[in-house]
Amino acid sequence: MTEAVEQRHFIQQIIDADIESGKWGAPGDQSVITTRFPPEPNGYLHIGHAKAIFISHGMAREFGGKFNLRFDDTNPAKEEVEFVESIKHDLEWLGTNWDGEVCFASDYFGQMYDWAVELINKGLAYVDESTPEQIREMRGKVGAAGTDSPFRDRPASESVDLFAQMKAGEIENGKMVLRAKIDMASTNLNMRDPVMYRVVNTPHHRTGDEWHIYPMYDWAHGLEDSIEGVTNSLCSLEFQDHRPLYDWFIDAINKGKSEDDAIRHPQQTEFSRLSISYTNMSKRYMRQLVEENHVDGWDDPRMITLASFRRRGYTPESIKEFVVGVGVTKFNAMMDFGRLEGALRDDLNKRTPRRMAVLDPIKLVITNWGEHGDEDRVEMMDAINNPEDENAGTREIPIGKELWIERADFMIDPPKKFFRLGIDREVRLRCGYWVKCHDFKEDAEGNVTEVHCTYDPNTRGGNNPPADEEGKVRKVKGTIHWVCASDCIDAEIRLFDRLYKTEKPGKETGDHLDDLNNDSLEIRTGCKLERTFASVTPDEPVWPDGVRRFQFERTGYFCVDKDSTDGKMVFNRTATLRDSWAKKR
RNA sequence: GAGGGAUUAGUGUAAUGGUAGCACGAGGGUUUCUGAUACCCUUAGUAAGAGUUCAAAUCUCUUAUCCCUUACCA
Repeated sequence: MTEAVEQRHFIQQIIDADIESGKWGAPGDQSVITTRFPPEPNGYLHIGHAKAIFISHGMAREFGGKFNLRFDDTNPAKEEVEFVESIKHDLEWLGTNWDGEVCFASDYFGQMYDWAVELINKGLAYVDESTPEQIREMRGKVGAAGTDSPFRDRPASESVDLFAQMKAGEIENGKMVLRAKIDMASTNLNMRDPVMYRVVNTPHHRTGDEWHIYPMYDWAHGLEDSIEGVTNSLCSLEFQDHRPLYDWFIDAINKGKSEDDAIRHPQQTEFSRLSISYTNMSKRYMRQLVEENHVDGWDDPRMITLASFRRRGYTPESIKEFVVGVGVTKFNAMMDFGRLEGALRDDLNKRTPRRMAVLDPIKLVITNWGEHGDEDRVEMMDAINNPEDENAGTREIPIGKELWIERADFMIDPPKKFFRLGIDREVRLRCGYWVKCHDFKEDAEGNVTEVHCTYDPNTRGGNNPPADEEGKVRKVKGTIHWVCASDCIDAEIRLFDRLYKTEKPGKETGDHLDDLNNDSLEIRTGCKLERTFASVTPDEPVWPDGVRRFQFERTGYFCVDKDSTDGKMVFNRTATLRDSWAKKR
């Protein structure tokens, strides 16, 4: 018997060691640990971002440290306030609230500028007047060294002057950049005199026209981290080659400074991104889907933005469960989309109230309902709200002579293992009565329109009838759901399938649109719902995010869509139930 | 043709020189007023090769495969 040891992932182990050695403060002090989520406000967050968020947020919370939300708004050409708001909303929805005020890279532009001037004066940076094409040319290629710019060794005073002109808006876009003086022969292309600042004469969504130069990611990011007191700058694997530059810039600022004046040197650590089968995390692809109307906006329930998952009815808890289940590694794993659905079902199964709804209705007529001249009689039945939660209670639902049942629950010529309705077959109406089929009607095309049954009054509530004289109890194999035809509401229900047909969209042809699933959306109208939906009842749980989620018995998990109006309810199918019957066939 | 990473059952992930374990999936079964859920059983793995060692998933070397890098984007 071995005792359970908590397994620590590699980032936790790094932080553990740093705390012990006192890298960031007093040895053993965990509260200094500071992480951040640094999105550029240029689009909507997707589930890949959720992984980065949960990791950084998780580390800060685990150690009792601090978690910052920082907008990396260093490129005014691509950024908008709209995205700032949606990103904040997404983080709140996920339950990963940030500490303190929201941070903006643009708040540090002044400090960064001063440091850049310091670098120039230390001979570590210079203004380059080469054209973008020339700079690209001089950078060289993989396997071949680059060449020095003719401006590389100009006097610092000249660079300082020109840099000031760039800042003042006296220089046109593309005419000059500030570059770090590192090594044009480095095997790491990022180190070949990277651009630190470029001229952008575009108003910024926060600073307006105060600035005409904007810092590049590599220059800005480490400084932002340092200014905020970030200890662990966690990012994805593609930034591994940028780490030497991240470190170089901090070291360059600290060069010649006393220990007291030196700025914090955060530790960048990289982990693998999330990939999920049948999806693509590329922002470019997503943008194309939206702009070319392959989907209905950024929150189309078939997309993988957090907004779309929210609209589809996914819970933040299930997304966290899934993402955390992937683990933190440096291996580029491909997660099965089914696993996300599994996490969702686990969560929803425990928490959703059960309801009955018929998606593809046909009529069931109970022919012996009015035997005593009371055909219009409507009885009220107790229906259990959630078998997984005994505190969820019951609700009353009506039952009468005519009901709606699912078309798929009747077969004219059923196979033996079909546990539903057919001539001479008996099933239980969930929380209703047992009914036995004796006839059916079909239209000119051969579509079944009505199923005729008799009911057994001894099975009220769906319970087993009393034993016969020999002590035998009659049993039924199947239970089907239903809705009372005289007392129900109509609704539109949207069924979603995966957006792409292939596991790796675009892998084969290079164009993800080739792999689009044209049947990913099915809109069902005229669906029949039990009347309890019409208004929010006391036995309906309140979800923190305001979404109304349900399980429709036997058909799946659904939520009320924002397109619902007073007169017409619209539901999204969040996920189906697992269906081993479908699999068998 | 360079540099940086990575590789453990079908998938994901542990084991940090000392018993290869867990979860999901899949297959089978039990229970069941959801063909759901729950429960039980089964399943299968260290990319290949060499070396060091009493002992290697773990250290070394070679090979293979995959990912990232050639923006005045982040």
